Amino acid sequence: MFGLVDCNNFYASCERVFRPELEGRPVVVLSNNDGCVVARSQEAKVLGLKMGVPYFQVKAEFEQRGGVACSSNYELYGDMSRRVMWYLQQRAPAVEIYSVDEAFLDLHGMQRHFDLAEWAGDVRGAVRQRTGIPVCVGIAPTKTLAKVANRLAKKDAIAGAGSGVLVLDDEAQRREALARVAVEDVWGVGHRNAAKLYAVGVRTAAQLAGVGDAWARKHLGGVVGARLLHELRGFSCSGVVVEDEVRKSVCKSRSFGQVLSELEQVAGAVATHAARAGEILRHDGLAARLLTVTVETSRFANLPPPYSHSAQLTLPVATDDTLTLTKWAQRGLERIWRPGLRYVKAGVVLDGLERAGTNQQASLFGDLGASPARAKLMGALDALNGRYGAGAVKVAAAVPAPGTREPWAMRRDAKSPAFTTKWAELWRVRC
DNA sequence: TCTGGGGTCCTAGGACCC
DNA sequence: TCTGGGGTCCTAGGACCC
Repeated sequence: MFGLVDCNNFYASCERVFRPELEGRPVVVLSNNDGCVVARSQEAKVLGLKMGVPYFQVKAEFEQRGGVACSSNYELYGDMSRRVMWYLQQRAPAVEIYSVDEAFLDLHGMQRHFDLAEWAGDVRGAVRQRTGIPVCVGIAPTKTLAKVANRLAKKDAIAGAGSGVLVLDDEAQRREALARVAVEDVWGVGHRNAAKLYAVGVRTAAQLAGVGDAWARKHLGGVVGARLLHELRGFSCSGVVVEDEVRKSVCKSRSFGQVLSELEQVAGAVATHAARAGEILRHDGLAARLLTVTVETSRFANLPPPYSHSAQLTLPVATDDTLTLTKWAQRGLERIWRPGLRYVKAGVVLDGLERAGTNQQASLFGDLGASPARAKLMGALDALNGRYGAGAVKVAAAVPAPGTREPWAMRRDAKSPAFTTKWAELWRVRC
């Protein structure tokens, strides 16, 4: 059996742990630039706020009704997530940390020794007590069904009908559960495939489980669709993946705080991303062989039509050197740059990762940044930025014109303190 | 005026190689 | 007259996840 533990309204719950005055009030957490609503407390959901809605569209009414908006504070959420995951690892034989607020548990064989519902209820209570974060637990014979069980456990708990735990361990329960879930809410069915399914009359997870394999292969993404159907029928196609430290790519991208049209300004953002991505490579002991630069104009403007392009470059030698990465990133940017457009976002993706220092052939084309001196320079760069704060030392391309603020910097007007990770921002308790 | 960010996996055509 | 097949790499993009 597989368990899925999912934190309720995770970001909003994290804010509440350290700001108890938010208890009982509608709370939302906003994406970068205070753009969209990305998390909602139950009270905010009741008010009708939708996930992903641009905040400016709902701000006035929400605040008038007593709502509180928080800018996202990923440092806090990351630390709270580690606490929850650490505890789960103490309780289950194997844990796959699937996302910041979700984990799959490998529970194979445990039903011989425990009543799984009782065990899960105990874990749920302990997570709440130790971290302040409420969770729900779904348990079933496949990961996809565990997601279904979790969704229903949450739904029932909100309706005041369940314990926040649901175990699906026989055929009748499986059928009943699938009939209660809309097809677009199944893990692996996005809005594209949901539309296709509705067009042929498939509206529930139960109906989806009955679709023919050939049809699924043809219309639901080949093997991906076939696996999805198997899992819904109770045949597991994927296990719990514990060691997931081999990352396959690094992606750094951000919307700008304002529209940018000058090449040097966008180049500054790209250089910043390349540098940050390089830091992550060095931290993980990796080097990248492929570098992709992306730029976008607004998807929401009709005229001119949205422009979104990427350029992928194959580097002559895998590298983790910020100066080299920055140089190639600028080259990529020049390839996709169209003058006169209003850009809102840029990013850098590094792929083709390998362990740094392995397989690094000498190049015929001179300096490629792989010298010991450069490695030492990068070490000094990381040490300075670690000690004096991110961005204390930068490549020149990432430095804005004298006397100006970074034109690409984002807005974050309502961020809570880093309660658990910065001495200066610790929670204060008055005695 | 103001619409997120970081990932994974898969597909498919063309170039190129033997 | 008859003109292959298998493989990798590159590039771009689609779909999905939280």
